[in-house]
Amino acid sequence: MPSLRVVNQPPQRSAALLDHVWRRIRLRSEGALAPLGLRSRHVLALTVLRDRGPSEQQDLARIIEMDGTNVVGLLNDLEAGGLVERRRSPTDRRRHVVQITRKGANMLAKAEFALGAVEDEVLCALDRKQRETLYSLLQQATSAHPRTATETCTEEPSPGS
Amino acid sequence: MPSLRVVNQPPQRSAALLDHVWRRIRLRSEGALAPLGLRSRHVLALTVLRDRGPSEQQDLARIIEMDGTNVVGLLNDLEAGGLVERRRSPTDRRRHVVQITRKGANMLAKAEFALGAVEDEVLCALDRKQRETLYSLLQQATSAHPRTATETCTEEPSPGS
DNA sequence: CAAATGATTCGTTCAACGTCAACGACTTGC
DNA sequence: GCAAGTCGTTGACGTTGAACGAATCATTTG
Repeated sequence: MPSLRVVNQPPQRSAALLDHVWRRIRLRSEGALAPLGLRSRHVLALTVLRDRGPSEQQDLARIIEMDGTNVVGLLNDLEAGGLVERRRSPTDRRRHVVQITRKGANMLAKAEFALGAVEDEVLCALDRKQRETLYSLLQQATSAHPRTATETCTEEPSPGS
Repeated sequence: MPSLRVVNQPPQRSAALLDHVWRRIRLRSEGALAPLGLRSRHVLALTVLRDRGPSEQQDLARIIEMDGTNVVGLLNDLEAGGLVERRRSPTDRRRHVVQITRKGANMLAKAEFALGAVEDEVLCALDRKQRETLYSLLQQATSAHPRTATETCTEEPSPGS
């Protein structure tokens, strides 16, 4: 029963390891980002806005899975610094379309540079190629956002063929 | 100058993506672990104790980079549930050696099983092989712990030879 | 014996986050 | 055009996690 040979490996999950790495990064990144006047969630929001392009505010809230009211404050911070722009949607003037500004993109680049030292410290056991692999895996995982908040992932990740 | 050809890619860092994935996992994992009476940090501690074997309490605190006083409460929870054992170190009776119990290992397995559904939801864009790659990368990153809290990583990740 | 160390407990402080309630701007359905 | 619903915004409130300091006890070390 417990031995399905090769197929059945111990179900070790990445969640705990991810939590572990995240803790180590977070402790350091707060300090690294402080000189820029940013927090981790600011960088997260800027990253999403850079990678996805202009997004409606509630889409952004759904993607980063943050409460709408908190997104307001988050965007207030970013907009006060001129890092993002809020415009009204042309199709529905109730909505806001959020867009990263050139200044925001520059700031994000600075933040990523600052985070480089953090990653060098935390991910020191990984060589350059492994870090690129990690980045692309995370990129792929985060880029597949459910269209609705409750939608389960129906895409078959190509194991069939 | 700004173009070093192939070598110089935009310095996109994994930190923000890691933050992103972590948020999505955390929101769901708390709910998934609640029936077991566990929190994320409990699973983290159990994972470290399983992978490293019996560890001194301050080593554990250093590894998960958590304040010593908070580790006390964390271990109190785990010990109250019979998931870990605190014994006095034979060489220095001030120290505690923490060890995961059989019950703790079983509980950790249950927790990992419960987290499987969470990962299926969050990491749905990754196929099985990619998830294994992610796991091994995180494993490798977290297994290389600095011996002291301030020690920088001096190991060359095998690019040299 | 005196000093230092590890674990523990307690209390304080702070940031992040969720929730609820209310409001103005706007859209939609009737 | 009016009523109802939606989106963004603001504010207040409570919860949680976690860092920090101080005090205590047991133990080791000088």
